Amino acid sequence: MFEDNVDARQAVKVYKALGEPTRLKIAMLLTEEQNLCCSAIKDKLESVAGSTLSHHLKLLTDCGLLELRKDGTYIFYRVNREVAQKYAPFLLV
Amino acid sequence: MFEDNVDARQAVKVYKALGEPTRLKIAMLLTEEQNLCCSAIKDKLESVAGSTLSHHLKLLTDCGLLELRKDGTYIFYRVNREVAQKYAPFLLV
DNA sequence: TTGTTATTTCTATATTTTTAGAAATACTGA
DNA sequence: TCAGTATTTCTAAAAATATAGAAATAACAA
Repeated sequence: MFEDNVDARQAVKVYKALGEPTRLKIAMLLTEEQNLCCSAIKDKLESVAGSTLSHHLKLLTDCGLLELRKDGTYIFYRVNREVAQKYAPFLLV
Repeated sequence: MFEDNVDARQAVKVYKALGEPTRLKIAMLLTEEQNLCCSAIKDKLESVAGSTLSHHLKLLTDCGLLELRKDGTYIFYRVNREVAQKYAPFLLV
């Protein structure tokens, strides 16, 4: 389905990523405060294993909603506002 | 999570509903052409059992994205544009 | 009433997703 | 080099979701 519709394919991925409470929470945290690293995000969540968080961040990044910047040992994540604006501007309110 | 945030709870439901290709397709079909009944939607999809379609329509309705109007044996579905506008205006483009 | 169409509910199975422990990788500083 | 922190990958188990057949419900028309 959507073989010819790049936007729809991305929409499915973005919505699948956001349709899970922990990931929506992560996206909302990063909308409030750009450039948090994994461990900072982990501290802001109730309780989640590092490996689980890593998995969530991967899904959010793979769909284009998050971008990352590596700085030494740290990886800072931020919301791609263009993607958020296009598919889920709810995040930006 | 989101105990105190009604919007975020609805957002998870809406995005979970839209994060599946058949359901996104249904939402897009209904944005193009309001007031299709189950069987009309079924005809427009590649191949899906009636019971499966019914399940998808229930999820889309339960999150508030679709509304229905019964007319005799038929049930007509349409997109709630306010909800779409709030969470997934991508649909309305 | 009977037959037909539209849709849902029940039930079970297959598939996907979530989760986290353990091990691996990567960077930094001593 | 070694120790410590940050993050990912591997693996497996638990939980959730998608799917459809069969039976049930509902409305209508003959």
